[in-house]
Amino acid sequence: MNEITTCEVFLVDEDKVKSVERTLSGNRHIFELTEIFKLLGDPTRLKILLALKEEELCVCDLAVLLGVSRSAVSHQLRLLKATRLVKLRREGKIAYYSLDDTHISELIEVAMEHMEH
Amino acid sequence: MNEITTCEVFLVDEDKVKSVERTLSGNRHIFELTEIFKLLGDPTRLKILLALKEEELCVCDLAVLLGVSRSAVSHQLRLLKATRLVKLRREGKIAYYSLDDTHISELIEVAMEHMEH
DNA sequence: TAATCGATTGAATGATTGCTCAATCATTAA
DNA sequence: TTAATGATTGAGCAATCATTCAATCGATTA
Repeated sequence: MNEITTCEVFLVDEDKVKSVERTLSGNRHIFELTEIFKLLGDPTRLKILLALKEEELCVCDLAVLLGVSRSAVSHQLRLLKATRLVKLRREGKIAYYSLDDTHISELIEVAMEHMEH
Repeated sequence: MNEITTCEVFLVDEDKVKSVERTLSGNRHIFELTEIFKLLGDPTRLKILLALKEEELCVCDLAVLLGVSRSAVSHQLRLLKATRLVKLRREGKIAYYSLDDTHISELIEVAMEHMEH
């Protein structure tokens, strides 16, 4: 009998754990949720999203705005595009990015409101 | 004249950038926001929070529930406690954890709702 | 007091990540 | 066609991170 079994048998409130277990296993979106939160959990990416929430902007605009290289911006935009958080409109040499997901915009707003309390 | 200056002078829509710049600089909570999102962006931590949203649980319960070691759970709880997302109630040898922030609970729910659409 | 047990902690480790640099692509202009 | 320019890409690097392992703490119990 190892430690975990001991703990499980004698200390866990089995009903509580079973109940929570059902809730967790019934939630198939946990991994996708963490992926979204992970994307929002980096200052560069969050600023990009906040900026695009205001205006459609090109890579160069964003780089100037955030004070990072265009390469860095491009790398992050690639991630955001892969998860359909931003979309791209090409006009000649210039790539204009904008938000492609109103949910994200709302999510950030909810988080910001809560932050200010 | 380097690349960035060139780009700034000839290609940026200066009004748009100035406007967005004001919005970004007016937002003092960006860093705190990313810290919160970063915490939610890990499966172990998100599952801990989802579980504690249902029930008050001890470290051992959580470890069994998530299938990770108690040490790993304890390390993550430490982070969540440091940012006041969870709180701790001691009863003898056992440490019972619960949510200490209703905002987080709401934030996760909003994110989950959006996820399902 | 000594042993037990849940929890915590610090060091070490392997994995991930965000950025830089250089090369390249794609489009426009000379 | 060549040069210039905005954007993209891949390799490499330093920093961060999540976990494991072992040692320890604190409270209960024998």
